[in-house]
Amino acid sequence: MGHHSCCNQQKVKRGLWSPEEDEKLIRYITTHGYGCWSEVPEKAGLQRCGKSCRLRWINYLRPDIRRGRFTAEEEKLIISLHAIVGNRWAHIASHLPGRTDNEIKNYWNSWIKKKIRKPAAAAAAATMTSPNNPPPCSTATSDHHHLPPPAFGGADHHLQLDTIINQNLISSLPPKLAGGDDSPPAVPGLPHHCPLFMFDATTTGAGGAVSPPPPSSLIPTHLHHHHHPFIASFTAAMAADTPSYLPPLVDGMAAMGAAMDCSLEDGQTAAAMAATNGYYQHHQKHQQLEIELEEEEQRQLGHHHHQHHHEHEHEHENHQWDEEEAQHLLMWDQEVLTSSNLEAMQSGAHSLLFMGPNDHD
DNA sequence: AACATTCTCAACCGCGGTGAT
DNA sequence: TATCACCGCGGTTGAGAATGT
Repeated sequence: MGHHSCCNQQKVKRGLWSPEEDEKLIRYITTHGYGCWSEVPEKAGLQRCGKSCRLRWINYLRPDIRRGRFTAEEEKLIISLHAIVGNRWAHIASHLPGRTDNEIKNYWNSWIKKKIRKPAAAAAAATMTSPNNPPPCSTATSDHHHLPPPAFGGADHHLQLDTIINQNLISSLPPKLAGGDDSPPAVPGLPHHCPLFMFDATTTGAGGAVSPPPPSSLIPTHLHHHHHPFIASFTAAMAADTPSYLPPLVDGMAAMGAAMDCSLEDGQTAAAMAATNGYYQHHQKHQQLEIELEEEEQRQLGHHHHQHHHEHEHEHENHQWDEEEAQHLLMWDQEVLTSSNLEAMQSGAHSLLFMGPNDHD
């Protein structure tokens, strides 16, 4: 290994930080802040480069750092966000207060490795080779562009990743979308295994800006008169020229574009579903409930909170995916979701989703 | 108990973006 | 406009811990 370009000086210490160094850095940052990292080592009396100090502070010493195992909710959020933005760890970390990009990246890599080793291969093979079950068109296809080949390289690994992540995503969808054993597919005509992209299509974009509606070509012609309530309400909204179906977050578009390219190449049906306020807001609401419950648990430690918890859960379930919330669902298939109209979407598309695995080891 | 293998995670490297000059 | 320094990010490494044989 070489040296940082920023620390050509000799006598720059490397490797693990000692408690004394930590103390020096903490003392300096808490009293002076960290305006210029390149000045920190000298002023703090450390034989380190500024880059190393910054890393140590951000990943370890920062007071608001949250340590310990990831919660199930955090896992879900990570997986969901990763499906959209790929390996943009800093972006993902920004949605997980107290967690660092490094931590999430490490977690993801170990999680994927663990999954790869699992005998999910059997299920994967069954899913992918059955003539009635064409290979999944994958949200995880974005990984083809983000995951480094050296780590999990090879087509087999990519296929496994697709399968693993698709299974997780689908298994975590609300029943109406996931299509349970006894329920029809989430979208008529789509196979159950086909992953769904979920976008927060709230009506205003970042900073309150109103983004333009998507091109009408985004709506599959054969779905214009479809009786599915989601489709019907969406097309109605579009006919009314409701502004801004897709608020701006272009991050997910790259991943989606990648997925589209793949699935089109494979000649599969590429279905993308943009689901919106509905599920994400539900998730937010649910998370708030979880937080409140945790606080309540800590206060009382009685058994009553279990009852409350279940009540909240039922409330959550009962309130899920009603018609009102479903009105922002968008969906399209390969006939209309192409590279060119993806570009059009990118001009005004923010996505934020929530999906996640039920698969916690 | 000893060794091998796997996992975890802190730290480093190099690159790209950005702002100052 | 070109150059430079700095910062932040994503990919990667490697030491130590944990687990398996």
